[in-house]
Amino acid sequence: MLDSQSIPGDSSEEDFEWEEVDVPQQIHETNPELELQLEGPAPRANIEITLHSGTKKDDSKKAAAAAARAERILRTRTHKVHTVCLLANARVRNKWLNDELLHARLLSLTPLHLHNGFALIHKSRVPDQNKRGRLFEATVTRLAEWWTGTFFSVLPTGHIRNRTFNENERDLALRGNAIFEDEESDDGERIRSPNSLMKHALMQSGSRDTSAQLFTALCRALDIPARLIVSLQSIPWQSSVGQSKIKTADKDRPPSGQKGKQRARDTDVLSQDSDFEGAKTINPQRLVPWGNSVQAKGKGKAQPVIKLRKTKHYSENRASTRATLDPTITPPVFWTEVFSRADGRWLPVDPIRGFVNKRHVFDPSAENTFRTGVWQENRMTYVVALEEDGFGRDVTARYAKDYTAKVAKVQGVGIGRRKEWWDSVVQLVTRPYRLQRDDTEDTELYNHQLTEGMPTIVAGFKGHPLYALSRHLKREEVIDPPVELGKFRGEPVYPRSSVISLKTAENWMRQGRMVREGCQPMKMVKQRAVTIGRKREMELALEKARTDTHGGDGQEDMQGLYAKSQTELYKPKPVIDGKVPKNDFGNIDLYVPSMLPGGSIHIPFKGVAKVAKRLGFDYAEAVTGFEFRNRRAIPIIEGIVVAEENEIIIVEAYLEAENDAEEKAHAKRLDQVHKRWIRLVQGLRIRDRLRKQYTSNTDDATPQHWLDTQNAEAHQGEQQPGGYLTTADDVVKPFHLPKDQHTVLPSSLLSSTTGDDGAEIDEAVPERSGAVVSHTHPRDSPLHFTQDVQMGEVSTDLPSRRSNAMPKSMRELAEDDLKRQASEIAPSNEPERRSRSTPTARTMGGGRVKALVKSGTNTPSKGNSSVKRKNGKKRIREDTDSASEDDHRFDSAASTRDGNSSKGNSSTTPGRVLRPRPQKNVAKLREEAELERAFRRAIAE
DNA sequence: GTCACAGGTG
DNA sequence: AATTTACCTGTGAC
Repeated sequence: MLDSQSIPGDSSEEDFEWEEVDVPQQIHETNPELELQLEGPAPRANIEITLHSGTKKDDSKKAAAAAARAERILRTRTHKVHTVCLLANARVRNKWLNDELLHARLLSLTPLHLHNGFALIHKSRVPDQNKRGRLFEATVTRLAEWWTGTFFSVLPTGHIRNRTFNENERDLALRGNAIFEDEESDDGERIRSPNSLMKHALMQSGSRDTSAQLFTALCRALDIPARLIVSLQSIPWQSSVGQSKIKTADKDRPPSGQKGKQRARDTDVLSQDSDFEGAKTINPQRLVPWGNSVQAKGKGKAQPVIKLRKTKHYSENRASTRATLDPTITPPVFWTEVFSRADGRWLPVDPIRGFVNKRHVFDPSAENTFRTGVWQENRMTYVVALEEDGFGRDVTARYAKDYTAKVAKVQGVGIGRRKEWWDSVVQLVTRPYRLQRDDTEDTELYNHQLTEGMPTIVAGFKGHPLYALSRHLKREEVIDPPVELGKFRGEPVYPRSSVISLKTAENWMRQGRMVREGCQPMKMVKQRAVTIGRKREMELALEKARTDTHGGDGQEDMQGLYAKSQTELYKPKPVIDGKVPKNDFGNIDLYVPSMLPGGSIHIPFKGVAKVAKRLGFDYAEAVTGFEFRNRRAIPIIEGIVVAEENEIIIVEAYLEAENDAEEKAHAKRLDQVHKRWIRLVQGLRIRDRLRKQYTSNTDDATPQHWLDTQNAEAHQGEQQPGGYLTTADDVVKPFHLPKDQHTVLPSSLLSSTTGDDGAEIDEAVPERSGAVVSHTHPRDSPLHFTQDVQMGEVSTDLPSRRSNAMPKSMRELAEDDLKRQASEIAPSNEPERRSRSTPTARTMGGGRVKALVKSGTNTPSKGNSSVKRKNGKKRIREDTDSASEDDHRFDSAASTRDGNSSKGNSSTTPGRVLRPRPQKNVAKLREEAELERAFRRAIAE
């Protein structure tokens, strides 16, 4: 079954191979109700399913594209999830940094003169604001110097590092389930709670990250507003980053040798850097498990192995990239911002390297000696500042070099919805109200972006908001006022604002603009055929050019592009005498509203064209655009354009027609419903009759016995031997009544005979199919079930409903109604019931039901067709004539339906159509009316 | 009820 | 940047 879905719907491919597939009979297992419907011989069918092996190239191409797409989505999701997780992690850390005990401990470890240093900075002592600011900065610097120099020693490992998607995937694959078990063996330092932080504080050592976090905590302890800054090292969504380099490195490097394994941690490092010279550009740690699964497996099981592996990473790390990876001299992932109250600014502090108020030292892209595009262990994409109150702000712009040129792009500006996503993430941690300092900070960050100089790499100019190089111009772009801002490696740099986009004359037309007379194209470009039609056209032209002038080709397939300034608004030809101007295709182009001709109006409804045509007005279908499917342009037509003066008439006619169509559809639906009811009733009648025969013919087959048989049959889903029953079930098969309903069959039903009149049958309807009596709204009730709903399904919910209210028999209902009518002239509950449906609907329903009842009465098996087909309206009318109150409803409906044509034919009521009434006595008609009403009530209940 | 035809649709 | 075929549905004639 699945296979059948995976077959491409393309019927043009014919080299199918056929395979026999055994279709399991799931339905029998899962749905006992449906099981009933499947009874009968051999539902087990062999379905043949095609699996075409297709043209392999195309297939593999498609598959590759699909795989690439899937991978891209996976990469993006991984990136997002990872980013959010890292942010969440940082927030937790940030919260822990508020721990009072931690503060106390840190303070107790801090020399008093540093405490005092901050306390001394006060307006009263240092009145000059600028001086205060400088003093604060100096004090912070001293604090940082003390922190790094004497207090906290940074371990070379344990800090967060960036990894590429591929690396991560590879590691995951190799580690399998072990991923959560061997955290200790990984290079992450475990901080489980503020206590862990305290431990490190007391030990005065830890990773670079921990150091920065503790420093932040210390600042807070010193009553300096301090933010924990984190540069989220999420797995990049780009696939290209670092891939190539790693691959080549893989080749170059044999699996790590014994030497590396046996190296003990403390023998270190600095002395052994020559062993793996070849892998300088990568972090070899990632490569260790590669082709060395034994080691990967073994780790985590035995302590020594872990140690060894860890050591090896470490040494290899150091060996290969010591210069750049030393955490004490490379840009951090965590750092601090302290708020200078005097300056009203946040000052960046890198406590490890001792930088204060130097925002440019945090971007690793410059520090990293790796070549661009190659994997970096620290990538600056999202920098978030987490404040004491737990809220965060995106401060990437402060730190990232070339933020506008580079980082904003990585963050996803202009790439799908990624930027939106990041904004939404930031929004999650943003303080719901803004502080003064937020505003000043934002303006500061914005200014950073503006004053950010020209990009330092060529790619930075691509899509740069301020600058542009001609090499990055798109095909249809041109630099109009060629004012040079400067040079970048010899290339002229232009302001972005000078870049203007051009369009072909045709495309301007699509925008409702015309190229002005005599304008020369700003640029000539080679024509590109998007659709096959255009391609054909081009080829034709080319062919012609070749045959005409033997050497004169080359220029033929060029087309001119024009700037907007060369165009003017297109003025369509006006409507004259109600005639709408049309194009070559008989339509009117209406790509923009301004293309609507004067004196005309756009009626954008689907199907108005037919109406306008019918009414004989001149019109043009409005082409509002094109849709492209398999390299083919299909005009999108939205309604029509007509002369203004015809609008009202057409719209009215359209609305009416729509109304009509709706009614018609409803009537049709009703008709179908009725047909089903007829079938049900007839089926029941036949069943009844046969049952009757059965019970009278055999003495020992009591009704009870019969019921038992039926139940057994239903349960087992197979036929019991027993002639009459089989026949009966065959006849009634489509309806499959619920099992338990037989238990409540009234005895009157069992005794009814074949020749009984309609009332008997009607009685059976609500009695046996419970759904009929359990709904109120005719339009939505199962009375109107659609083709795909089986009778059997309708009645499956019988038991539950039945338990609520035992439906009355048709006869009972009729009697009730009669009684009620006798007692009160206008039945009190009528209006309420009526109000729930449209007059038309109810009347139609009534009329048809009536017809059904009658046909059932007179000719049980074959009479229905005549009822259905032969002028239903007439039939309805004569029926409704007899039903006093329904009459009025119907009449109003009838008059609207027939429009003006039937007006004036009325005698008793306005709008009524008078028809000869068939010969019936009053009593009979009345009885019918009652029956109908009762039937409807039964439905409505 | 069946057939042919027209028109819409994906 | 302006197009095709198969299929379905509704309609009217018989």
